[in-house]
Amino acid sequence: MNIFQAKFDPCIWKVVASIPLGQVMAYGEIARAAGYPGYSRMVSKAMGRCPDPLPWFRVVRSDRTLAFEYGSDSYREQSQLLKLEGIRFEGNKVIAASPLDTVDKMLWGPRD
DNA sequence: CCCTTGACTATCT
DNA sequence: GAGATAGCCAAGG
Repeated sequence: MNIFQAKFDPCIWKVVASIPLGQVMAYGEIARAAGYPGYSRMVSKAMGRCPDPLPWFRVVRSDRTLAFEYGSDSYREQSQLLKLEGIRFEGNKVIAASPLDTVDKMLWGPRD
């Protein structure tokens, strides 16, 4: 087994599992929260290998778009799961607060 | 050892 | 705001 991912992967999965329902986190944010700033691409690898019932669908890009190709099976699956969490979409971008964001951002919405 | 590849990001046009 | 570019870092050929 690779030494790196033996330590890295569980650390990343732990952070992903801690993402509150209805919220999302970017790869870079997760890497930073796990103590590996700059390892966004390694996070993506760790995600592709997660066998656990992890809320992987709460992981999006830093610009809030989904990492999968638009229209692909994985894309539709993820967007579906996110909608079940009450998360709305703005075109291809999700509208959800990051756990690191302030409450102010959560209060923002199309509804007045 | 060199080059390519990724569920990525920040920056510039 | 969309596309191109350059960093990023480990893994694999």
